[in-house]
Amino acid sequence: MIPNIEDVLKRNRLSVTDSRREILELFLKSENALAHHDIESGTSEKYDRVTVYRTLQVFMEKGIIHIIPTSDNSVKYALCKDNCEEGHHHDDHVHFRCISCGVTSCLEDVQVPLIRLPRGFKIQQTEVIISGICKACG
Amino acid sequence: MIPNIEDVLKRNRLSVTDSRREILELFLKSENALAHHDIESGTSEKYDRVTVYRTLQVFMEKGIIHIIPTSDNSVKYALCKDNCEEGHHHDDHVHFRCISCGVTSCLEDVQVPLIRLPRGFKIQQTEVIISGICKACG
DNA sequence: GTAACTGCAAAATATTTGCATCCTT
DNA sequence: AAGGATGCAAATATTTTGCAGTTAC
Repeated sequence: MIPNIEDVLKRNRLSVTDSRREILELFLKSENALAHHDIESGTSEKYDRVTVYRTLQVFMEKGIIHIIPTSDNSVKYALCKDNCEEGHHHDDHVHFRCISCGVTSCLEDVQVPLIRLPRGFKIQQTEVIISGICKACG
Repeated sequence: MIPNIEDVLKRNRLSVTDSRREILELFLKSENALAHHDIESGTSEKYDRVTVYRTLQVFMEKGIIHIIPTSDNSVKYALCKDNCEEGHHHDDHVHFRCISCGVTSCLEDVQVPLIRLPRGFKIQQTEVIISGICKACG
């Protein structure tokens, strides 16, 4: 079930504007992670590049979306499902990148494992990115 | 023990030039991952930005170094220890990024766990990046 | 000597900042 | 009405490409 877009914005104390509404909608509808470019070209209205940057930044700050680490110097964003539902941030799932179709997605059902580090390290967050061939391409 | 720099280059069928020698030396001496900027400013000679880009690219292709995925749109490179010793590429260790001092390093002793994905996915590589407080800062 | 490498110039791309105007509340 | 958001212009940063001169082998 897709949550009400305006509710999500209001819950995060963000004013409801066209760009925010439409960009958030894009994330809610998309199965996969989105690059800046996907967002610029994916909205019906053409929003300024700068607006997209600023919108993504605000969404990040509010915990509505998160960045997925990549090796290729690209930046991909994906919804924080947990956050959107409850306002808590638990980004504890695995990310998958298909080397065939290039799509990056969150595997919500796959938990990141607990990894023990040598004495002296304090773990704040563990990120796992698996690359390979996705279901669709396999 | 630091391997002979020229040997590493020759083993990878690269001609031995000042920039390659010095950039490789920087990696061999460094405990941590290096950003493009660290390399530009870390060499005694000032090599052209383009030369640094191209050197890093060649080292990547040969498997001498690898990129560490980051969330912050920066690019960090680190030595492939295994490769430099044997010519095989097994980048199966965990990466750690300290949120206090910003240093990123390879935890050679910590293996990435085997993660099972739902049927249909083919895993090629698993990357783990843990962020938190490092030994030195803790 | 030849193929490969480097440095310079410049293009292409990506990101950030300032400011005037417009929109949400 | 007031504060915040947007769009435009422009500054800054990052990466890539072409080419001529230089160097390794």
